[in-house]
Amino acid sequence: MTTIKDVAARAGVGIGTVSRVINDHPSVTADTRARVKDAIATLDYHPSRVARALSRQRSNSIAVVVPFFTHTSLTERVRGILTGLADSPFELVVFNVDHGGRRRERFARPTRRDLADGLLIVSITPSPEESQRLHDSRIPTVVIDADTDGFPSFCVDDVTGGRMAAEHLIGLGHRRIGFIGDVDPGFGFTSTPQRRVGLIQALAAIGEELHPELDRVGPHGRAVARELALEMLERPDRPTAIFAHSDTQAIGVLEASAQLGLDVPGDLSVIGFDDIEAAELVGLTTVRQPLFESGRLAAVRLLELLDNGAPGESITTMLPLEIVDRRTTGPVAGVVRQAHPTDGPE
Amino acid sequence: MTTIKDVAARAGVGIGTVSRVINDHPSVTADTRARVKDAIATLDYHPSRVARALSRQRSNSIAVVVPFFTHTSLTERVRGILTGLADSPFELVVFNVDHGGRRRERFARPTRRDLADGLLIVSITPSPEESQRLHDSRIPTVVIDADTDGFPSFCVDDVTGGRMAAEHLIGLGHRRIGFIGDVDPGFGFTSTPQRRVGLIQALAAIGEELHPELDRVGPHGRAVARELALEMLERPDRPTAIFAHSDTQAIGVLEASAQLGLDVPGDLSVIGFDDIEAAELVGLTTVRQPLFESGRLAAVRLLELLDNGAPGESITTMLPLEIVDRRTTGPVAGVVRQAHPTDGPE
DNA sequence: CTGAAAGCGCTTACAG
DNA sequence: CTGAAAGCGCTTACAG
Repeated sequence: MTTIKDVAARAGVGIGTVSRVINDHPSVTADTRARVKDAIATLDYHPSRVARALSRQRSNSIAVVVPFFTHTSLTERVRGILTGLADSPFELVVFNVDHGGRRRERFARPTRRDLADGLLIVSITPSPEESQRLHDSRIPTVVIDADTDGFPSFCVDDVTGGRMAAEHLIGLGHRRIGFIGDVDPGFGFTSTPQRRVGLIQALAAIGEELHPELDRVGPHGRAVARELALEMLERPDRPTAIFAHSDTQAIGVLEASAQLGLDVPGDLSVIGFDDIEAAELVGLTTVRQPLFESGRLAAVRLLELLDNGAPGESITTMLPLEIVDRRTTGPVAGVVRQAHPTDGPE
Repeated sequence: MTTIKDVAARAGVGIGTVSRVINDHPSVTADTRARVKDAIATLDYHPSRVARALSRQRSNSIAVVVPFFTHTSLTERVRGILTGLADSPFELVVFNVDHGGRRRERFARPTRRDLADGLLIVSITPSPEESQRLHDSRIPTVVIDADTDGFPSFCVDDVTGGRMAAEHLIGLGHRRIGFIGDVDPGFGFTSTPQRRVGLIQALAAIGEELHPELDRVGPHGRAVARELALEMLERPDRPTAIFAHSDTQAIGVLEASAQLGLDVPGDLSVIGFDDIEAAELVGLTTVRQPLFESGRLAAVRLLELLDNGAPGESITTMLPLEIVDRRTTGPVAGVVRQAHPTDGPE
């Protein structure tokens, strides 16, 4: 392992000088600089990152805290983060928090200033104590997809998203709409309740409501969603449309429909959320949110904070939502689609 | 930032003693140990990882080098890695190598002993020089999904995989089989050529061959595969079956068929490779390889190497391949499926 | 059992 | 411009 000493010896200078040329410090003669660079090249020297980190009190790495296993959509966000960091000198270390039970130590490790210079938190809402700890640590932090006071964040308005999905369905004449959501595994996920609120608002606007028997939640996943949908669709008074909390769950609903011999969108309309790749593959109508962009923007923002050394204003950036109308939603059976959906019936 | 000094002062001991209780060194009185632990608790002290790393010459982190953007399947592998590392003290830092052009510096950074104690290389075949450099660095390394002499690795036999796909098709009576593969973006991917060899072997066994006009490659991705398939399927002498190098590409083929109004599997059989989640969603027949397991096993193996301090025997572990027979393959048109496919025709 | 000291490999005032 | 030295926060022989 060649160190700065070896280089200094070979170039016939002090280690301070070597350090200066490594760090492009201006006050070095062109001549000595050349000699040192030569030594570096022939010895194939690379400075130790940890020694540098200890000395500078900065590690040049940023940590991402992510419940990596829960949703496919998280991967897209991480991809975005990696892209945002691509041209920076920062490494990305990933802290996988795979279940709510690890709560206690969740922010203990990455919060250490020396492990990471900055923190990216994905989809997890810190508890008040955790939030306090994060603030106390003074480590620049950016939050993605979670509602957290006190940190810059990149989110989506889930209430609006829920309303958009509902209005799309209502515009097609649907009145009896089912909802299939997530159960929070302990991360403080808030999207399910919020999207439900949006749905209820939209329903209320036309004098309808979300019937309890059509409002079901379960652990996130395709299989569970399928079971939930099966129960809902086997009822004599089954819904004419289902809004699923995620594309993954919507696909479970599609499977349930197929199993029951229901035609989509003839007998049942289905709308999801996210627009993951699979949504396009199966032609799923969905509410698109910028997954990749959320990661990229957050990374870029964090880089700025790290640059200024600023604590980061607590600004929540709302990312745009968009209906992607594909093949799983259509007019309710027996109803002619309104020319102007907003006119509403009666 | 509270350091070991603060703790020592508060407990009224030397920093050496604090270090000993942190590291569970036996030679500390129960009494002093208690005092120190107390101080640690009240000060909420956490040792600096970088100081420890510098002192111990070990960082407790492992690096994964991965072309993160190319294939969906990579994500599954990273998930497996994270799982394999879950109960270890190691952090995972990801080195994203998104294009072949970054070749030069690809292994320069992670190869630094001080940045990572061990290395996981996913799907990239190092050049001879890179391989040499890796060896010289003496950093324990495990390779996933790449053919690299000199390192333990977890792979799949792509020739066999190609043959399995082909034999599945041949068993259904197909003779005129097309192939759609990847073009290596500079990472040294070898799976396309190898799977093609398997296909050719199986074809040869029945006196057939892979016709050049049915042998197409392009950059990995659904859209490209669709174009390639379109050209192939618009020929008057179109194939009755297509073997795609990956599920993603197979799905592109499916799209091309739909576009042309071809019934699958009535007019065309399609088989993919990998068994990513989307494969199940669209009912794609495919050759399944253990993506998640490859990552998990490699991580566990690396942990063992790190434990022994051993350089790691250069053993290649071949993971099992399996045909997952779903809905996109069927008997060739006009041919009755054989009761015993292996009997073969004539 | 425990403290003082050296050392890990850098960076950065401080002199000169 | 450049060298010697202190310091970053730990670990670990070495004495005692």
